[in-house]
Amino acid sequence: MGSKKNGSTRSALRRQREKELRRSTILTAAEKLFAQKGYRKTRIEDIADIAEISVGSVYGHFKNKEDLLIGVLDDIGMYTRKLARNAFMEGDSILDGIERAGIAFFEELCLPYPEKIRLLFDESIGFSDHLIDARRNFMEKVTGDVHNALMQAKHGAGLKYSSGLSGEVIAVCITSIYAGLGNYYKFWKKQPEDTMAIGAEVVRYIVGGIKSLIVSNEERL
Amino acid sequence: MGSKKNGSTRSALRRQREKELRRSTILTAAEKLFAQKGYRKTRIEDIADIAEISVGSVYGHFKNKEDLLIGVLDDIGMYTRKLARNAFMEGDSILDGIERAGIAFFEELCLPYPEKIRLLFDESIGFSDHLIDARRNFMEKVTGDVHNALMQAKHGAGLKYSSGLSGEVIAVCITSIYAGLGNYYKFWKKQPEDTMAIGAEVVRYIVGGIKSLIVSNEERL
Amino acid sequence: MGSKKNGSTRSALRRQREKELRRSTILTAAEKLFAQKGYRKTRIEDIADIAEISVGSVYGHFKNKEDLLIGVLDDIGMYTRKLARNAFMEGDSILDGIERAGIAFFEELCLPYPEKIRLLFDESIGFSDHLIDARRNFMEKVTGDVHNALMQAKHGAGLKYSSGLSGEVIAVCITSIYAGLGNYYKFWKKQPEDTMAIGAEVVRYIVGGIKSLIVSNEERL
Amino acid sequence: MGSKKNGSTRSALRRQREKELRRSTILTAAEKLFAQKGYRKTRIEDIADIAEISVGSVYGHFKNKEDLLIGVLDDIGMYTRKLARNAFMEGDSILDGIERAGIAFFEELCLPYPEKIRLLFDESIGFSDHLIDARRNFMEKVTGDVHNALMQAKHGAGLKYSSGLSGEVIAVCITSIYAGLGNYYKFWKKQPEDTMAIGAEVVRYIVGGIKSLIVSNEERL
DNA sequence: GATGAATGAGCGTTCATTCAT
DNA sequence: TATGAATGAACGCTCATTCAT
Repeated sequence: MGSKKNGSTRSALRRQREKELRRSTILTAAEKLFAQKGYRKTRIEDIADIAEISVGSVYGHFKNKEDLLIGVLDDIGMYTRKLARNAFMEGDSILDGIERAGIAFFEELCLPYPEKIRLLFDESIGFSDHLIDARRNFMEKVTGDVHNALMQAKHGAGLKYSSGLSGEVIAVCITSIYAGLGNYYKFWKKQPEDTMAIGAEVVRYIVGGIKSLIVSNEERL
Repeated sequence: MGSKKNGSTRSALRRQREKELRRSTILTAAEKLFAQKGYRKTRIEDIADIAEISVGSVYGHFKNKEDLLIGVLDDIGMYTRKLARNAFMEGDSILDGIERAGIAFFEELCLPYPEKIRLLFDESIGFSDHLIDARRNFMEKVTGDVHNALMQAKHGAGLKYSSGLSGEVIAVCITSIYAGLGNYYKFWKKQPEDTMAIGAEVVRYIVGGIKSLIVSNEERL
Repeated sequence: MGSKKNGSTRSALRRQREKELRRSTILTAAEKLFAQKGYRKTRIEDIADIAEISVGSVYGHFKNKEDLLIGVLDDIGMYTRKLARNAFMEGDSILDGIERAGIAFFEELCLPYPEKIRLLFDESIGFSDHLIDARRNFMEKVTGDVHNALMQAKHGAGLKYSSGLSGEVIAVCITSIYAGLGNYYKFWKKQPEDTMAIGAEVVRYIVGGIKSLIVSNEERL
Repeated sequence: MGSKKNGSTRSALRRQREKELRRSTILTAAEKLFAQKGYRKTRIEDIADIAEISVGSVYGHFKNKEDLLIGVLDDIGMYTRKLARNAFMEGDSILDGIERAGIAFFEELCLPYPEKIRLLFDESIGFSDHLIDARRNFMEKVTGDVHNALMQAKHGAGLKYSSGLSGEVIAVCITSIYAGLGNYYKFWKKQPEDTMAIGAEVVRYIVGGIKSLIVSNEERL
């Protein structure tokens, strides 16, 4: 336990921290460019430039370009789920929670960073199994999130799917709608007040769809 | 009206016909490959091979690769709208028509050619204004289709949007859901009976969402 | 058999001829550079420069860099065997023919183009099976050449190997010695008269070795 | 002669020993990989991994990659010469000694470590003067070894070259043949008994060649 | 001296587009 | 108009070497 050992432990920790930081800097740069120009048009050199490191360094942290995309997708997916979960927890009822989650998703992701959403869906076509796995993984987790949200006996209101497939269908519909929103948002170029109204309408649509596929145990949601 | 002129008119017509045929052959080949391997991974040479013409010939019919994609999108869009329109016309009521349109869309496009749908949405990111226009054009027409379907006083049932944005929102939600279905369908790998059940659930979701955004003039849809 | 058909046949022939010519130009450039700088240090761009074509064109004629090396090796191998065969045919006896072949090989290949020899042996290590096959193919043919030369009952002098392996051993020894000569020639930097003397000594060595492994049917070679 | 000085001398010695050991560990790792994958395909990182040190440390012991190759060649050369010398010493006559040396070389080097031989010849093309010097140095020493072996009046049997160049020619032929054997051995894939027979044939070939270039003072070798 | 992350020049290969025939 | 060989810019990835710790 001499100062030497402490020192090396400390420097190892610092190294570790710096490595994590570097990795996250690269991911941020990649996310920005992938969203801006699309995966295929983004060059590793550009990512390195923005991250203010060398091309070789990128490859010290990520196996290859696709690995970078997977990292970006994982990050976005994690952030997205956390956002929705937090909003959901604040709801008074299940459907109120879902509404809040939808609104949060729309206002805190689709509006400020529409491209992030697109990345989760558009850019992962035609790639390796790893990438498909990353995407499937995200979808399964979201499906699980939605399922848990609907099924938990929160505030005494239990729900039931109208069929065994409804959970998946609802999850896919919700994510697809938001993906679509992310895609089209740039075409709308609406005034801010319209944007908010669109968000509200979309959430109503989503909740309306959900209601069609679930039945309340107590006939009251 | 000498034989000469007649002859040249005829041959001009024949040439015209052949040119159209050639163009359509190229488009079919491009559509197949774009759907199969994605736009960026498809090489002009491959398209030429399948169309059984030369690379140079492709450029005789289309300005560049992107122009080919626009042509493909236009074709798919036209086919899609026709499919939905025909199904819709057979419905007894507006919502019944929408349901039929959705089912037709799912069963006649998403199931047999899931990749075509993807093309309409996934592959058009990060391109020129022309391509964005093609896509916007498709979306606007679909929006119009949905609007017309809902608004027409067919069988005496007039509907009203709950807001001025509902038409667009509904159109975006529907197309997005089907795009999402196209994307994820391959991950499901379900049994055929499940597939059909999924289609039915999705349509219920869609119709449920629509109901949330419209009000009947006569309180009966 | 109109002029048109003749024309297209002719132009097809010309195209064919030009293509062959182009291929051979590329091979010549590649051979020069591979010999000069070694396979790995030679860049496709340099080959294209010397051949006065574009980089892409190289890939129109050869699948990849290794394919180019295989082509070069095949050419050199073919030339080498022809050279030795012709010299051998002029000999009065088998061993005289072998001596002539050795001298021709040394004077017409090792001296003017020592690097060509090296290419056959040195640069093919650590590559794909295709390349190894090309090399094995060359060795087997040379083994066959030597075998045929020794075994043919030319001028009534039949020979017999002292063992079933002698044919291969002799072929490997001869090719190895010449490969070694090619390798070391640049270190010698001898006067021309020495060079010739070295060639003669080497041939004596080779023939002496062969004599040790064969027995004459008539005790006279 | 205080304990301090002794101590520092001892520790200096220990450090010296450790340094040599480290250097030799690196060389062993490099030799293994160079032989296995070829010089150019071997990465410094791989060598460091096998030697269980860091990349930077390799550069503490060797100026650069080529310097490593030179070190490896020197080691192999030294080992090879020692091997041949020891075997030669056990012979009853000069040519018997040469035969023994050849057999030892074949059985103790070519068979167990064919790649080492290749390194001496194949991988040193297209490099700096230092490398060429290392190789020339090896060749000159082997030439000297052969010369000494043939010329020494061992057991009363003096020999004479048939020309002033014979010594070099013989040395080059012998080393070339063994280099060739190393190269081709993997293509033969013979049974062990064939392998031994090949070794014996090759030695006969070598000795036969030598006999052609030397004359006995007493007409008896 | 030892470490190992960072560097960046370098290269093989692809493919949309052009153009001589 | 059709052809298909030629073009060359573009980019992903490697790895010998350096250097701050």
